[in-house]
Amino acid sequence: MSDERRKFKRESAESRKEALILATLELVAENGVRGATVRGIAERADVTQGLIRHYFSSKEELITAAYEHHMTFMTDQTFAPASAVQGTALERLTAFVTASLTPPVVDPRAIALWASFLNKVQQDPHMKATHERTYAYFRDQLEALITAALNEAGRPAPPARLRQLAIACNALIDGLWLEGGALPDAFAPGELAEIGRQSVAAMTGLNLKQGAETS
Amino acid sequence: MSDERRKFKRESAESRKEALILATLELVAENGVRGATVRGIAERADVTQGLIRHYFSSKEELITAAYEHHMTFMTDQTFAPASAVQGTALERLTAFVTASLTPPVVDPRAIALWASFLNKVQQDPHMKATHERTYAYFRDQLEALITAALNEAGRPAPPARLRQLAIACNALIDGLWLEGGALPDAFAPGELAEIGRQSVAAMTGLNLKQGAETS
DNA sequence: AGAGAAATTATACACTTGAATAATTACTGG
DNA sequence: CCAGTAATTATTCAAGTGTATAATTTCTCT
Repeated sequence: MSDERRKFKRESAESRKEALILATLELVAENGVRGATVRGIAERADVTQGLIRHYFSSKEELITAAYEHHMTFMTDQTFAPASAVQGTALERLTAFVTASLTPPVVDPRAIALWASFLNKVQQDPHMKATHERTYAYFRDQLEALITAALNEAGRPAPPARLRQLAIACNALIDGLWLEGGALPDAFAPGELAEIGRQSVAAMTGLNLKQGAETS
Repeated sequence: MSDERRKFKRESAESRKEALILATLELVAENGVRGATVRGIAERADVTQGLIRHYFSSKEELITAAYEHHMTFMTDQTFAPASAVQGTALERLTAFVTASLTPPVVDPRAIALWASFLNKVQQDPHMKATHERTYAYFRDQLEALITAALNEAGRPAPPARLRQLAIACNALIDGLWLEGGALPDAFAPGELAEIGRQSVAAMTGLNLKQGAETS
């Protein structure tokens, strides 16, 4: 009887990379970027530390890749639901606000990651560019939806007003996102999204009500 | 002529502690908690690293003291202006919103500190208690001001509504605070506060306008 | 089945970190 | 003025860090 226990299994580059990135995100969320050590990440991904250098030329590169991965995930989770809605601009705005204030976007881990990455984002030009692009995209989408919904309602507004409205609604969503992630037990399911819709409604004068979602 | 160059100067325990705390906050804002090394802090405070242990029994204790110091500063800067106002509840609410969205509360460094401390705050029970107390105090004050201002205007609201309003206004302020600190050049001086007052006005139905401030 | 190549592990290294201890220095009280 | 004491510096230490390199192991291809 030969020894059937293999010491390790070869995986595709893609799945290994992803496993390493996911382990990295876990540890960054728990202990910050500096607290996410190469050894810790390797252990979490069930490999030895040498393998990390085989797929990423440095820890810096792994961190950057993990950040990119996370930002893509968050963006997708936020925009997919709103894009799926085929109805009026008002309905799309409502879906957008709702998606932004519902798990998995609202999540303690997402807050932790956001905070952990902040320092590095502000120092590394590449990460900074990624961050600002994502942020601008979010706000521009919001402003476009508000503009369209107001036009649709026959209540167009001047650009300066639209800018202010977008800034305020964006801030409101950010703040609720933060509160929901920081104090997960302080809000009933759906409560944050409801508050978000009502508040955006109050600020814009539009009537955001949660309608039936088309699958 | 004797040698007048002293190798160091003895300082009072208080001033040395504060110097160490300020140096700690600088480095925590720049490099995060783990990036704020004992040696770096000592260098920034112009002492040798051994001295830190003379005043703080561990780095942990120094970090905690620095966090406490920062939170006290932020709370004072936020509440002092509103407390100074002797007028109506509406005026006090206006002053509160304005102070929350004006330097030095709005400040890139404050954001960086908030993010840097978040991990540790969530793990250390003592720091977590400090954080939650500060947060609850802020929101309760806001809810009380909104309640008083609505009563004053002859438009009282039920508790559930007041809670939602406080959550939303708090989130708005948090979000604007975040945006202003993260993108300091994106807003004209006073613009954030103006947006904040207008948005709180829209959500509450109150008329917040910046009045003359009594000295 | 077996050699070649790539994936993975194993080991080593130079450096940083927080902490501990020993050695100086400056101030204070008589 | 000068001892005593506390503040401050100087040095040391063990553990942890990212990175580099060497040694294995698994898989593929014919």
